Amino acid sequence: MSTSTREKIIQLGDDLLRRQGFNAFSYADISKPLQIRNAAVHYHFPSKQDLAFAIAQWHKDIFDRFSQKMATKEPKDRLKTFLNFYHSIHLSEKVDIISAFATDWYSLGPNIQTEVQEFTELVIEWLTELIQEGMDLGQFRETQNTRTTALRILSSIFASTQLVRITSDQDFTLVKNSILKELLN
Amino acid sequence: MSTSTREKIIQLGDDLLRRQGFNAFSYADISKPLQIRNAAVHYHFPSKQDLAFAIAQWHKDIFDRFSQKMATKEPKDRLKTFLNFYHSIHLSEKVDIISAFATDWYSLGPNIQTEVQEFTELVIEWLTELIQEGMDLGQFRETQNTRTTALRILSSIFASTQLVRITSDQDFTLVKNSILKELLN
DNA sequence: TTGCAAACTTATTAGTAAATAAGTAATTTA
DNA sequence: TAAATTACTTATTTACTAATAAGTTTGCAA
Repeated sequence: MSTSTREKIIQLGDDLLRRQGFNAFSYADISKPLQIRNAAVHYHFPSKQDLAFAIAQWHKDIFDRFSQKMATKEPKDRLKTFLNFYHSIHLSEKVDIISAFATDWYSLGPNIQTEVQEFTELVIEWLTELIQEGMDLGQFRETQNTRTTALRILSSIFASTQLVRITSDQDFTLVKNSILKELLN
Repeated sequence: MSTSTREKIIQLGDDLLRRQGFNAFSYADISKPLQIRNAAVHYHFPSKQDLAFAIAQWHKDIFDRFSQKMATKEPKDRLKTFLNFYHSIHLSEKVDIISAFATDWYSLGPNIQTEVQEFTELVIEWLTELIQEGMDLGQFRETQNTRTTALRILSSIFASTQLVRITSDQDFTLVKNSILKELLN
């Protein structure tokens, strides 16, 4: 299965968005590595906003597939997979997609903002349910508000992918282990 | 005491950096509101990197004064003031300065990166000491690793200032209260 | 009062940005 | 096999970017 040009543009765009930020990359940064002309990128995504929208949708799709694949696993393992996923992100000098969009929030059109909001709520709800399930099964320590717990886990790993740029990888590991330790019985 | 043009540029630059990101604002965005010419900004800060460096230094100074003023207060109150400070940030649609710099990390020259690293370490150490002191005084619950606790608090509020752009102000309040509740005896 | 430095302005440049129009080749469809 | 659609290319435009050179005003110091 060969990857289409459209798909390649989305993947490279996502990479640049999360490594440098929405306003820090140009169409040339996409066309050059793919060895196509600038206008070819515009053919697939007339405006940069269109590209951003496609990237947001792409992540929604990926997360859908991820959560379906994880559905059968037990909460503890689901959480570990989730945390490891974010650990791998920052090793490639990127931040997570939600932080990336949040950063450039006021550069984004309303349709993209809505898409990102829906995606974010999806992730928060997924985490909230995961925590509730883990508590019901006695795998996780009881917490008052599961959404708050979910938010704090999300916040921690999101910020960590950014903070390790400044401090060190070791700090990310500290945080990750602390989340697990605090939650697990 | 009237504010100098140099100071005004730094303050407006800081505002733009944290609201839109380093690559999303231009010298025109600074010169226009201040009703000066573009070149006047270049007079004070020849390059955009010079401006970013000045903003980093400015925050270091502010934090120095903040921590000196807080030195006499007890840990619990110091923490509350700290959290409220960050709560006020996101109400003005900005993110904290460390997250802002982290986002545009690869657009920054090495001298700025060093400055930001020093500033970040300063804040982490300040928080770590605060937690240790609070534990010693019996005001805070005992935790294994004070640096980890500091990192998690920092991560939570940093990410929250970004996340609330996407979700809601209510989510920030949830996180803030959760931090206090978790730590306080 | 003269001179000189600080704090600007006007004017310009070289480079890059997103975006679009018009043309072309290859593939698909009717 | 003719026509239309897809996936591009070349060429160009408009607008903005950071940055600099050269000139001007203003206030202070010798």
